[in-house]
Amino acid sequence: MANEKDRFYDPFHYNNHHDQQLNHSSSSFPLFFRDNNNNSAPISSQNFQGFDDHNNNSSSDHHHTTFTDCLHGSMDYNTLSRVFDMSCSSSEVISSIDENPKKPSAGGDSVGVRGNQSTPNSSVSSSSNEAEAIIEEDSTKSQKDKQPKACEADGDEKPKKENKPKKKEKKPREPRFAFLTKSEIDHLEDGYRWRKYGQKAVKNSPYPRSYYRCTSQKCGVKKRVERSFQDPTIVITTYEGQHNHHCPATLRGSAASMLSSPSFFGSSYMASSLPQDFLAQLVPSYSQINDHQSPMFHQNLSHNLHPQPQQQHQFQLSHDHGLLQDLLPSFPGKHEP
DNA sequence: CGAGTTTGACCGGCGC
DNA sequence: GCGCCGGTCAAACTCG
Repeated sequence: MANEKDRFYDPFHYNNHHDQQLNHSSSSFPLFFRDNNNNSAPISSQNFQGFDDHNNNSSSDHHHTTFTDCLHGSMDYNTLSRVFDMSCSSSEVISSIDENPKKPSAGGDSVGVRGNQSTPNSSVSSSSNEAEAIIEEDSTKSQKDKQPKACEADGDEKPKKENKPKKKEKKPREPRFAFLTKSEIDHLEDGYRWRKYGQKAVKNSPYPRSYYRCTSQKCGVKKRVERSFQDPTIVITTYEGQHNHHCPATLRGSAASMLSSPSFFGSSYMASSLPQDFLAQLVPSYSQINDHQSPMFHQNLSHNLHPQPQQQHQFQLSHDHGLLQDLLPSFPGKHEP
């Protein structure tokens, strides 16, 4: 790990072309700290910058600003980071990253958008409506899912893709949230059933990325699972979309358990300040908690707070700026060649 | 036998 | 225009 610090690391494929896209103001990467007091807060570049400071003086000083303001249908990253400026006080971190693979798109467009995020006409201000921007603009890829490859000009050969519709209207891309989880298990149980539909080698990483789709019929939720090659103990799970159905499976030890556990979203801090919709959006199974309020579920969750040997969900970033920088290439101070 | 996984091929976007 | 790369498809395969 340490020996790899100098290498450029790109867990989300924000490679050389994209390293600047996490830039603060318009970043749509809500990252969540989790501190020693079980307080959670989003990580932002700004937070990163003041990370040490926060550690020094604000571990228990919580601004109980509600999330509602900043999350009213949007993900203003600045606001989020402002709101949680104080909570980045600790060592244990769980991150949620609204991922967006491509498009550095000069001009600091919102980051969570693949494809045409930089649409100039967008009615969405990139700096204040991240989520909306994603929903409205980030659509170039998912359209392929169901109506793939519109054999544009001459859709003749290619036995495989013959009856593909011609023009695909752009379907809004769902917001994405990536969670960094320390676990030896790649595919962390989250209560939903997933079908793997692909696996790809990841550039600059020895670890492949797996693609999963929710097996529920009309549920188009996808997730990607990959392992950080910088820190192989970290699993990066990226959710895209929201489930439109109830959780079919019993939650067992899992990332979702952790992610949706009272101690994560329902921590003393988060529980009081985060809109449940938002939480449910971040982690689908969070809604399960609220829907069912199952004591058993909570039991399981709390059980998972003491991970089994194989699963350890919280990873320690402590003050390791290097690791943060490695995980998030655009983290301030991270300047690859 | 159905559901899920594996894996090579394919497609589209993007940078050069 | 070409090549790279992420994402997806789908046939073949595995498993229960």
